Formats: sequence, C-alpha cells, structure tokens
Amino acid sequence: MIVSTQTRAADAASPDGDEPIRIAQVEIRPSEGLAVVAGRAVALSVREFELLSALARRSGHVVAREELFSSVWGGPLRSGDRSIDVYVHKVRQKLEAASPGWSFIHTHIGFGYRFSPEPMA
Amino acid sequence: MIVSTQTRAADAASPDGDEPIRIAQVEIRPSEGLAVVAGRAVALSVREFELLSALARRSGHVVAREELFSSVWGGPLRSGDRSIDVYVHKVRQKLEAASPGWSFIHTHIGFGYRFSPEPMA
DNA sequence: ACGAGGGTTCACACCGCGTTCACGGTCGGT
DNA sequence: ACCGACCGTGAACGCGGTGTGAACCCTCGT
Repeated sequence: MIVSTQTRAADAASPDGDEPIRIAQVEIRPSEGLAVVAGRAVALSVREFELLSALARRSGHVVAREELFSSVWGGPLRSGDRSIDVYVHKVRQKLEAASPGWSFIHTHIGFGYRFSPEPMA
Repeated sequence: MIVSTQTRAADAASPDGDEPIRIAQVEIRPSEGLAVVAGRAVALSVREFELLSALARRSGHVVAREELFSSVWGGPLRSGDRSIDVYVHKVRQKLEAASPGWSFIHTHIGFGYRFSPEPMA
C-alpha cells in the first residue's frame, strides 16, 4: 500500500509527546528510544532516533533539511554541514536491514526528505 | 512563518500562494514541492513542479508557451528554446505513471498547453 | 589509562537536474 | 509531393547535491 493518508492518526494526537508512532510496519516508541520494524527491534542512537521521529511525525510529507536540522540538532543549518545526509544513511541502513525490499526515507532533491514506507521499485 | 487556515474564501484570489491545489485526483503541495496523484506521491524536480503548478493554477484553460516560460523560467521565451517541451514530457511521464489510463496535459499546437485530467481515448 | 560507542567531518563516487542537441513525426500550405 | 513550422522524445553533458565509507574526536564506563 502506497497511500499517504496515515498522517492524520499521529498528527494531532501527539504534540511532541511520548506517544508511540505507528506507520505501516514501523512502530516508534519515544519512551524507550526504540523502533520496531516488521516485528524486529531496531536499536537506534539518540540522533538516529530523533531524526526518524522527526520524519515519521510528518509521514507522507516532505520535511525540509533546514527544518530537520533545527528539529534534531537544534540550531540553524550551517552551509556545508552533511550531518543530515550521514544520519539519513544510517537510519536507512537499519530500517532496510530490518525490512528488506522496502524503502522508508525518500530524497527530494533541493527540498529535503520524506518518510513513507514503500516497496522498492 | 505560520500560515493561517482561514483564507478559504480567498482561495481563487491567491493563485500562487502556499495553499495546496487540488484538481480531480491530483493534489499539489507548494510548501513541499510534492504532488500526490491517485494517492501516490510523485517526486518532481523544481522545474517540473513549477511547470505543473503554473498549468494547474489555470486548470482547464490553455496557457500560452510564452506565459508558461516567463512564469516558470522567469524571462522571455527565446525562439528555438525547447525546454518547455522537454519538461512537459517529463511531467506527463510522471503523472501518467502514477495514474495509468489518464492524460493530464494536452497540447494546443501553436498556442500552448492545457491542464485537465481526462481518461485516455 | 584504556577501550568502546556515538557524533562529526572529510574525501571521493555517484546520480539527478537542467540545458541543449539531434532525429522523427504530424500537420498545413503551396 | 515537397517544404517548413511545430511538437514528441531520447540522449549527451556539465554541474551541484547527495550517498557512502573511513578517519577523527569526544565522552563515558571500566
């Protein structure tokens, strides 16, 4: 299923809180700093977890790099900073390792990234 | 910047705002550079997106090549410039891939293009 | 003091974007 | 039928943004 209508459930429900976010086969548990993907527990570092959360909170929507950075790193994005790219890569690896054949984080060049579980082409 | 949601009545008055444009199964989100067609997210480049927006803002009407060019590329259309043709083609491909059996951008030879979702002949 | 793990930066490879060129097809006018 | 104007479409190319592995630090627990 490739529909992007699953944002409603999480949007208004959790301000920024500790409520678990569930999207397709992905479940994110803020209280535990843990993600469960396709039934498998995925260990994430703090940065990785916050990045995934920031994206998943706005599942189906493109999140600008600026916004991602200020949301996860808490400051303005310095030009030349590649931290986001590196961490997107790390999170991608772990998610796809837990659920092969699926892609979760999509690049929108010049804009940012979009979280949306889809079967790979 | 926070966008107010109380501009409903002024929808038609703000053609190039950040308000999403919805026509048939096509939804265009200016703030994200993203289009959603038949429930599928369609990744568009900046040019592709602006072209689609320019056409969709005047859905059902023929938009002259001159006007399209100045609206998307921001200058006068040099004779021999084929950029419009190339990008119309790219956008067509992506839209029709997301919604097979439908055509969205129609050619009006000597005039320009018209956006209007229609089942294919 | 030492090792381990996480975060940041660097360097290089790669790919998508935007532009332009080239070739073909269609349509009208002559 | 020929020609020219116009459009469809694939491909080449330079460039900037992104992917990715590895080095480099910093912090913390032992």
